[in-house]
Amino acid sequence: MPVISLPDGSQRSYDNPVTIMQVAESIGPGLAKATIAGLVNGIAHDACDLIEADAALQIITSRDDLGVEIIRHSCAHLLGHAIKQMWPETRMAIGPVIENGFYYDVDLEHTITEEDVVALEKRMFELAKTNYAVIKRKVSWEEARSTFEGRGEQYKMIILDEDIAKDDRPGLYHHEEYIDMCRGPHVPNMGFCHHFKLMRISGAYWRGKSENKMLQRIYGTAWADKKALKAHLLFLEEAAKRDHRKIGKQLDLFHLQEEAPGMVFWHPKGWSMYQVIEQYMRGIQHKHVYQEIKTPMIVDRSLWEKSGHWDKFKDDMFTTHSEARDNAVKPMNCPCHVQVFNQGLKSYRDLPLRLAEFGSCHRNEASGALHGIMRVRGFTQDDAHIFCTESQIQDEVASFIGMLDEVYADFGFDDIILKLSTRPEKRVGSDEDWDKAEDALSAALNATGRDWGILPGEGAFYGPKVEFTLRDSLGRHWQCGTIQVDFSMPGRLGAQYVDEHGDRKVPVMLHRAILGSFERFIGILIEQHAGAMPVWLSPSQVSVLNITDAQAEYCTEIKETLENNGFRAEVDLRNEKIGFKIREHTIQKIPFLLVCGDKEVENRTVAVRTRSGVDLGAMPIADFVTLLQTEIAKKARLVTTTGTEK
RNA sequence: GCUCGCGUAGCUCAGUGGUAGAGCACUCCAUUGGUAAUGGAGAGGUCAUGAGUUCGAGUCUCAUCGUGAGCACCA
Repeated sequence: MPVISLPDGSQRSYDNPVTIMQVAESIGPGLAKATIAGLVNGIAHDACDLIEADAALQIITSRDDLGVEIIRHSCAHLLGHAIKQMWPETRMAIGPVIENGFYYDVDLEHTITEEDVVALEKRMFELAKTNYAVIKRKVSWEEARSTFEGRGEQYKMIILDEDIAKDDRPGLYHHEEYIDMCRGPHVPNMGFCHHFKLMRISGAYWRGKSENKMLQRIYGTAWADKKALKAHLLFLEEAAKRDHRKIGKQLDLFHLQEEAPGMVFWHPKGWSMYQVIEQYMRGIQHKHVYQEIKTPMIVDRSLWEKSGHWDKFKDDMFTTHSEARDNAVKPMNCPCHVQVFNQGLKSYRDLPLRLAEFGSCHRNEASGALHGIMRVRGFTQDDAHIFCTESQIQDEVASFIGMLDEVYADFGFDDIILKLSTRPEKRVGSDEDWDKAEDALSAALNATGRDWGILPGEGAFYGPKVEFTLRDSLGRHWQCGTIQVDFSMPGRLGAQYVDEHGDRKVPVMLHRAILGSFERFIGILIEQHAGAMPVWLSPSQVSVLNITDAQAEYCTEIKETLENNGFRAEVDLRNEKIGFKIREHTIQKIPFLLVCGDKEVENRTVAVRTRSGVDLGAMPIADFVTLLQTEIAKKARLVTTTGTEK
């Protein structure tokens, strides 16, 4: 006699055990039709599952996130159903749900082509259109094993052997003649799986291990309805339009070429942005009492052996040989910074000592890892190391977080995710040290008053760390900032200070970066703003355009006035129609266009147009200078002061 | 590094084994036009590189390099 409590607080009692679907039917036919699954006492179950005792039940429909997730999971099965019809010899590996969709890894001799994907998708639609019922059967481990053995599904057999207990009762989902094994839940029928699209094919290692066989992975996206699917595809188009590689070319910011894979050739406009950012960071660091240094790019191998990097990363380092020396091009700055610290005897009074460097590093990244200017072999970090005592860690971390918030806000990012990575299994340092460091980091995080998460065991071998991930205007995540406690390297490289009792102590070192690498951060900024950089970063801030030759001199004078006021200005005196020039400069995302015709010359004004097409009218040049100063002063902060940006 | 795809003019891209194409950009000529494209002409190519198949290769095969998606990696 189960009594079922529903989320609205009502209760229903039944004479016999009931399925979730039967409860839904007893509430109403509309709900029954929409029912995908149910949460019974908070645990996800198939709609066909029986409820035998009193329970709290929440019916899951496609309006719930869980409902959409189930739809995606069932779409993976649908893909399995279709692929086995087209290539019966396919051996199915795993088909999980991922963000916005699903994939299935399959082992198939035939290489799946793009045409095959089209055909596969078509077959999936045909199968889904029949709205066939998905039948779930709980079976013994042995029955599941023999079912898949009979079907030659060797990967399912491995999963059973290695991951599933012999006394478990795996769920077999029958999609007509196709059978898949899954924890579930799944949709009751294929009527829910009509809004999907196969996205791409790629390779993926079995079990994610590069020593294993590479399988073929088919990715798909799936949604509750047509509208949501369409919206997602539109989002992907938007993201593609913002691709920093495309915009970098269109706006003439940088290029890469075959002779230097993974190394950026910065063009004047891109380098202008880079320099604005570097100078800005220099100012911020100065304000927060960092001292800037510069250390060698090529350093004898012995230093990397001492620091421990040679052992672990020698294959990923660029090396050079000269006379009797084996050198490595530095892949990071910390060992060099310790060398600077080691010059001269340090006192506890010198701590905390903050050494910053715009450190040019090179790493021989795997060729397949390179990606535009986001993942490169030659890059520059906004790197710094703080030498301090254990008791100073918390304050240093707290003040670093403050500095980082300031920087991110200036770049227009105010949605930051904080995560603490704690001790991994393989680590150096005593448990006591780790306790202290993790406590200091979490205390500093708590002091922010913000939410933060924990990544257990994700810390570096030398210490715990906090990672800062920002969310961009499309909701994408980018991990940029980090602060890491290091118990290991100062000792390895002989860093010492004299404490208040005259004893020699090894300082703690904090590695930290805010932007990460300039290259990647600029890539993120380009995508964040779709190339329309905030005025303070824009390579060219103003273009002055004449209408006819008669205003050429006046335009040049305006341009010079702007440059004398410290702005980046261009003048376009070409013999072209004004509409044409406006089009070109707008496409180049110049924030402000100043149009000067006879009227403006006569009145000593400029007619101001923004790149978003807003006409601000004619104004004296002094007024425009003030307007520009205001825009630049606010940087990219999300406050509207003048209302001149969209 | 691995799997699959791609590489043609400065850019974006057509090109079915038989003479290398378009639009934009560039150069020149005309045009001096008031808020997203004035008209005309011209120039521009070792079809990524190397080997092979073929009477003949941008096109087919193989290798190399680069690149794209993903996997693995990311101090």
